[in-house]
Amino acid sequence: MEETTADGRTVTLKDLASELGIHPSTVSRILHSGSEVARGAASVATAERVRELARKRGYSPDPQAAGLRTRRTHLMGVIVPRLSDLVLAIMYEGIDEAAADLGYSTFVMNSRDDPEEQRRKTDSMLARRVDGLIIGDAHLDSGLLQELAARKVPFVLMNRRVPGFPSATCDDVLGGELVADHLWSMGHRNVAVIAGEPYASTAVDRTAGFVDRWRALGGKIPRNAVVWSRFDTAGGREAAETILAHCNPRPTALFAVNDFAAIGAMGALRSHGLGVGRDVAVVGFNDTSLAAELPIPLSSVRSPMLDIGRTAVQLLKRVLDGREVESVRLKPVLCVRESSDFVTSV
Amino acid sequence: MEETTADGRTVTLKDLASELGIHPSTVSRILHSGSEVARGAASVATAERVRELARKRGYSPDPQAAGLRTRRTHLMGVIVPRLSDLVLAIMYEGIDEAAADLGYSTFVMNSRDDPEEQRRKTDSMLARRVDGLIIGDAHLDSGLLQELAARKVPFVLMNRRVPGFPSATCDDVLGGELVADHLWSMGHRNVAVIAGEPYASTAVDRTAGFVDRWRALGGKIPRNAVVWSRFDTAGGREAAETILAHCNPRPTALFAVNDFAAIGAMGALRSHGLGVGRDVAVVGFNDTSLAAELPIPLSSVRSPMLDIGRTAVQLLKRVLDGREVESVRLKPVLCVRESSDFVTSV
DNA sequence: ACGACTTACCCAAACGATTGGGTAACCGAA
DNA sequence: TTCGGTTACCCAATCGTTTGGGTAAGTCGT
Repeated sequence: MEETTADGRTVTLKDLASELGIHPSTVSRILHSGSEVARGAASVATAERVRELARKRGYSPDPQAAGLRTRRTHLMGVIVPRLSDLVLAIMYEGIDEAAADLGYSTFVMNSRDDPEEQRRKTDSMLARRVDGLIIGDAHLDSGLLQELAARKVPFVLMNRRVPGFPSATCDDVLGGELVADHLWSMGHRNVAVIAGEPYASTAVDRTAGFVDRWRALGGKIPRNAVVWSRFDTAGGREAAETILAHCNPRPTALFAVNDFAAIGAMGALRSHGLGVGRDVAVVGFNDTSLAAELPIPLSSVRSPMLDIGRTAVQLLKRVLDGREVESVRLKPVLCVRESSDFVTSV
Repeated sequence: MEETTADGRTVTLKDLASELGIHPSTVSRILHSGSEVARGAASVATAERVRELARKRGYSPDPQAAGLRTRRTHLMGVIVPRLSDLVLAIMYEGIDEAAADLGYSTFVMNSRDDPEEQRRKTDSMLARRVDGLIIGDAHLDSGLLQELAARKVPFVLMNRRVPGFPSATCDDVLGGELVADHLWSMGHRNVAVIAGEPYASTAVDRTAGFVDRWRALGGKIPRNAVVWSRFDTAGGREAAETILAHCNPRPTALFAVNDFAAIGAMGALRSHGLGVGRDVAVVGFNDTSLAAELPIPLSSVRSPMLDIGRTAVQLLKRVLDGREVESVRLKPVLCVRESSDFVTSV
C-alpha cells in the first residue's frame, strides 16, 4: 500500500506514535517482533490499536533507517556472468523467490566473466552494504574468493564450485558420467567433447565425469577430442568445426557441456551434411526449455536450476546466521531425445 | 576496496575527520561534490589531504545513511515478466549498464505477468524506497499504472507501451509492417499470425502493423488466421497447431511476434511434415541470438534490446530530475534468413 | 582604522528506526 | 507495611550522512 500523510510524506513510526499518543519505541516494539518481544512491551489492547492504525495508514518501515541502526540491509548481492544466459537467469529466479520468502531482496549484476569486472561488481555490491553475496561466476583460478574470505565477507558460490568454499551446484561429475553411460550403451566408441571454458568448474567437472567414466568403460578419448570453447552457440559451432577438421576417424557422438554450445554444434554438423540423430549423436547439458523444442529435440542432462538458486539462498542465510554450511550438489537426470536416440554399431 | 578499521568496522566520515582533526561535515563537503561545493568549503590543501586519506583508508560512503538524510536511494526498480525471457534479460543488461553509468543500482523482480504479482512486486520495490521504477511488464488493461501516477511514483515503461505513459520500446508497428512487406514481396498471399498475448502492446502492435500493412497491400487475412498465444515455445507450437487445423487453404507463411513462439511453430510444422523455408515461411521477432544459429536459420525482426534498456534508464533519469519526457520508439530491422528466403507463386 | 568580504572551517539538527535502560503504578505475598 | 515482581510504558542515544547556519581570522579598500 505504501501510503502518505496529508502533506505527502510517507508514514513513519513517529506519525503512528503521536497519533496514538504513545512513544515511537513502543510502536516499534509492537510492530517489530511477531509477538515475542511485543509481549511485555505493550498491552494487548494497545498492540491491537497500533497494528490497526499501521494497517490503516499503510505504514511500511524504512529499510534505510532500520538498516542504518541494525547494520543489516536484508539485501543479498548476486553476481552472474550474464543474465542473458538462460541457465543463470533461471537460477536467479530461484534466488529471487527464495530470498523473498526469507524477507530478503536481491541485487544482480553481470560480470561478463571478466575478472576485472568481477572485482568492480563485488565492490559495488559491498558499497551498497549487502548482507552477503551469491557468486555465480567463480573462476577456478581467481584469488578474489580468498580475499573476500579474508575480509570476512559472507558469501556462497552457486552454479560453479571452487574447492574450499561453500557452494550450491549441480553434480556435474555425475552429469558427465550419465552421458558417458548413455552414449556407450548406444554403441558409440568414438566420441568428442565440447568442453566449455576451463576456468569454470561446470565445464571441468562435466568433462572430467564424462572422460573418466568413458575410460572406466574401456573407451578411448584422444587428446584432441576434447575441445575447450565458449559456452554460447557460436562457441559450440567453432568447437564442432575443430572436431570435424581434426578428429580422424570422425566421432559418432558429441557431448557439449552446455545446450547452447550443443545447438551450435548441431548447426555445424548440418552444414557438413551430417544428420544429427542419424549420423552423429549430440547431447547437451542443462535441459533448457529449448532443448525439447528444437526441430531435432536435443538430448540433455537436466540440472535443477531453480533448486540450485533456492539452495544458494538457503546456504547464504545459514552463513549470515553464523551457522556451519556444507556444499550441496544436486542430482541431475539425463533426458534422452531424438538427437542421440539411435543405436550405432562399432 | 571497502576497507575496515582496526576493530573491523567499516570506515566512516567521522573516522576520517577525527584522524585529520577536522569536522565530519567538512569532510563530507569535500568528498561530496566534485569541486563545486568543495570550493569554499575547505582549502585546496585540506581537500587534498582528505581525498588522499579517503583513498588510503578505502572509504566508501554508506548509502543507507546518505539515503536516510537525502531521501533518495539511487536505486531504480525494474519489473519484468520473467528474466528467463531472453528478450527481457538483454534489456536488463542495457539497464544495468546505463544505470551504473549514472551512479544508480538496480533491483529486478519477476512478475510472471500476473497482475497480483505485479502489485506485490511494485509495493515491495516502493517499500525498498527505490527512486523510480522501470516497468517492463505493463498490461494494456491494468489500472496499476494510473494508481502509480496518482501516487506520484516516478516510473517509465519499457518493452511494452501503454498510451499516456512514457515508454522506451521498439517500433513494433513498423516491425510488423516490415514483415508484411517482406512476405508479400516473396509472393505469399496466404498467411497467418501467431499473435502473442493480447494484453501486451508488443503483441498487439506487431500484429496490427502486419495486418494493416497486409491489407493495405491488397491482401486478405481471415479472422481465424490471427491466433493469440503465449510467448514461449510451447505457446507457439500450440498456435501453429491451431492454424494448421483450422486455416484452409493452409498458409504458406507464418509470422510469430516472438522468436520463441516461432521456434515452437517450426517444431509443429516439422511434425506435420512441412519443410520450414521450403513449404512454409516462418518469421520471428527480436532476432535473439538463437535465430541465426538454428538448424534452419530463422528470419526475424531485430529489435534494439540493449538500447531499449539503456533508453529506459535515461528516460527515468529525466523523470527523476523533474524534466519532461517523451516516449521513444526505436527502429527495428528485418533480418531475412533461410526460414523465409524463398519465392512462392500464387 | 574601520567595515565589508572572503576563506576555511565548526556546530548541531535532522533523517527514521532500534534498543538498553529506566520508572511509575499496581498486585500479591510475607 | 514493605518488598519483589509484573505490566506497560517512556527516554535518549545511536547508526553515518547531509546541510543550513554560524564565526573567527585574515584581506582589502578607503
